[in-house]
Amino acid sequence: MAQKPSIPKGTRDFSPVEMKRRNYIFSVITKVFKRYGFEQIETPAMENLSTLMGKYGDEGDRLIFKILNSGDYLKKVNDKILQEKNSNQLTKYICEKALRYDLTVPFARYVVMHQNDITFPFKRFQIQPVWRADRPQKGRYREFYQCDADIIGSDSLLNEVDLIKIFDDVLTELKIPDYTIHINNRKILSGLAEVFDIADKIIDFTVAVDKLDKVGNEGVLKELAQKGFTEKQLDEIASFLQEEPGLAQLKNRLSTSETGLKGVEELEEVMNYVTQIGLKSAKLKFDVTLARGLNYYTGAIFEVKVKDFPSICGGGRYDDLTGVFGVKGLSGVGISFGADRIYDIMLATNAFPDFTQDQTEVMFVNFGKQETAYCLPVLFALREKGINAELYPDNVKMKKQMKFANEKGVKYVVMAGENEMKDDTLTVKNMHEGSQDTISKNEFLKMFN
RNA sequence: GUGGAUGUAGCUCAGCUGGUUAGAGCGCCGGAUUGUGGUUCCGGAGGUCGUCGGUUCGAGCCCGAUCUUCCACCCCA
Repeated sequence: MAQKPSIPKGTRDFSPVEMKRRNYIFSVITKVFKRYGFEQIETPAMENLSTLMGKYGDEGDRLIFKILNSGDYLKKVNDKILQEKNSNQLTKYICEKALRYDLTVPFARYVVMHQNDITFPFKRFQIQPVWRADRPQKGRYREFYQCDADIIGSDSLLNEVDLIKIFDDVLTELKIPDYTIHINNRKILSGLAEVFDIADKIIDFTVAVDKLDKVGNEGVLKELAQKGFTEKQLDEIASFLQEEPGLAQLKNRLSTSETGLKGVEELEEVMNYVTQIGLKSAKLKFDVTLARGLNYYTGAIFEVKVKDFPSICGGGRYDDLTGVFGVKGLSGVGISFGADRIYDIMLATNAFPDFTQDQTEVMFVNFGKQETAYCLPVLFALREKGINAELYPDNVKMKKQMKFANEKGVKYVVMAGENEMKDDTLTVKNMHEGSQDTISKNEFLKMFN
């Protein structure tokens, strides 16, 4: 019984045109990463579930794709747990592996496992798919590629500067229109939490503030009120939101917080460097409301936004990512490009170049055995010259062969039948112009010097 | 995970208050043109109406479940 095939929700096939465009994005990113001294690694699609759990918050845990154990996976589970039908409890017993959720945590695991082979500071890049059991929407997939660059084992703020310049270089070359790099520092947010006396509720605070541009001041205050913030705290936060503080005002407000001032100082240093170097097309904007969900960030945080699209890049500094795996005191900072969302923007704005050079440039029409023997040396001579060329594999109607060439975007169609063989020539048709000429094999080959 | 919309030919969509054989444009295939594509003309194929079940004399249309895609929330690249 034939069944209609399908693919899982939120996943996609990539056809030849799409692959050309995707590879173009990857190649630009790869080139720039290398230019800044990053080296590539890959890690397995699956990690031990225990490596991933608890690193992304409760919400993140829910979105991890778990892999069912092979074999009789229920055998080892004790009856009591089975009876309870508690899925969260049960997964521990029936899933020991999971698909990677991002590239940063696997990288931390990699660093710990290979610490003796790595010379620090270690700059690695990684371009691989990640999987999230999210509900798909436009620009939101369950399988998508991240392109990460991280520096681990260096506190220097010069790394932040490099990463900002990488955003600028890549997104300029990809012709992403009108994007802004938002930058903040987690220490500033911690400082504010100290000043507002809400240090224990910093996550609630940052999550709410992050939505400011979406829900406005009232929305943020409403959410905070629901989370149990006191009147006094709400009043202070309200007055803070009113003034849309720049760095100078922030310094005042944070004067009692050592951490907060450190954050401002770091941010100023990074921004001063960037101003000195200059940016090609990026706009760099300090944004106190930028929080980002991932709770392991401790210093700078970045996010690249394009109007009317979901964010295309993210990143930040984490002081102790490897700590949970037993290696303390390694600070890292990294960024991530969301290739699929970049793709969507480039498609919507016609930013892709032509990929005609990837196409077959010359196609030989197949007229039969003898004619094939006559054409083959020329075909392979072309390939030796690096020209993409092919011979139509079957001796079918010319119309069909021409149509094939036309649809594939072939530039030259070569015809060699009885007459050409007799005169030792080739008839070459330029498909773009519709013109054709009969010339010698040598003359033809010279066209490609 | 919560709430809402959606699904008819390969694609974009028509399809009356439920009533014979479900339509169009584009695409595809064939012919006009057995050595010439893209234009033109003529002809043709292609549909379990997402899937399963229910109501009805009768369901593409009504009801339920399920899946897909999309939107909002959550979260994020």
